[in-house]
Amino acid sequence: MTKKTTTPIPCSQHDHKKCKKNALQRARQVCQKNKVRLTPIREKVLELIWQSHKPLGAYDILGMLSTEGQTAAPPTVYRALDFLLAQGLVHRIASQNAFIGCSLSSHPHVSQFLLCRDCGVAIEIEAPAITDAIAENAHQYGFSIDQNTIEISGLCQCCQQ
Amino acid sequence: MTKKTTTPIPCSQHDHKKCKKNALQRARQVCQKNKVRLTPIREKVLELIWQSHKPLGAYDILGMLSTEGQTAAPPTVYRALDFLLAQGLVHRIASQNAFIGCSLSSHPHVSQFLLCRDCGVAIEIEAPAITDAIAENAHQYGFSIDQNTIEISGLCQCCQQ
DNA sequence: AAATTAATGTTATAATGTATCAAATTTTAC
DNA sequence: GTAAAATTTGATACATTATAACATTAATTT
Repeated sequence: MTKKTTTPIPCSQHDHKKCKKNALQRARQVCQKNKVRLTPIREKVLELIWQSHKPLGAYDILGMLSTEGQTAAPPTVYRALDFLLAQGLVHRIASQNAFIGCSLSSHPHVSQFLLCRDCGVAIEIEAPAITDAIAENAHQYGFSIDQNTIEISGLCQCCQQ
Repeated sequence: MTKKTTTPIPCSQHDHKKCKKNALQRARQVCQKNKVRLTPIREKVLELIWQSHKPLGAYDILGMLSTEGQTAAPPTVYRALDFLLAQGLVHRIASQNAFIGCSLSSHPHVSQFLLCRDCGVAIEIEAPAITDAIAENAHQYGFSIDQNTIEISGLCQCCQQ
């Protein structure tokens, strides 16, 4: 297997302003298509999540919301997150109790995460080989899959040097 | 791919008394080999975890410890869990904030979990096809793996009927 | 415009996990 | 065999993550 980079790795240089803008743009489209409302709070939470490619805790988001003049309580953030999760616009990183913006445009999808322990970046990938191997093994056990939590922790390419 | 059962599925009938006994036996061997102490508290926590194949929360364990006459505080349980995790005798199920006894004898190993949303059972599997697919994809991104969190939620065979 | 539904505000609390320091126990070294 | 060192446990307090419940406001429907 030759080494190749199929998507830009977020810890390397990339135009994050554009990256974020695209994400918000897509969010509007998805919500329009799904006939749900991307309210100011929801959009703001999504924007905060997209400030980086590092998963954010709910209370990190809460803190950012509060320092911006407004006052917010936990349910405000969790409700916005629940909405964004339901629309597939963010994902939960169970191993970190944190949330990350979805960087894949295909909806819905089954994805996996590479989590760098050094820089904290989460790289979302969609690897059919992984999905297929899981489906096949589940089938061997007669297990029917609802949802996958695939979180791979280690060191990203940038942080190995 | 033909359907086969490579290990007994814990939600089906199996001799759990023996299952548990074996686990505790192995734990003693592992600790002896690793030159660490399986103290009464640690063994008791492991035994409680092995009361079933359903992941237990730390506070579930704490409750069970306390009702048995003794009085215990959270650190007691978390310390025992940390120890058992370090020895590879239990695993953490991140998507449930819970802990399950390790049912594989090969140490150390990379395993995956099938989690039934109905009966709650966790089936630990060791699927090279999954591990390999993950390793290969990680390599494509120049990512070096420390640890995997592979949790597959759905319905086990028994609960589909 | 009134009624209905959806979204947000607010307070309180539940659930999960850790820091810290003291006491007891076990192991090591002499 | 005993003192010193290291490990384990006890105990209190607190930090972090998440939800329940109900009131209020805003948006949508009729």
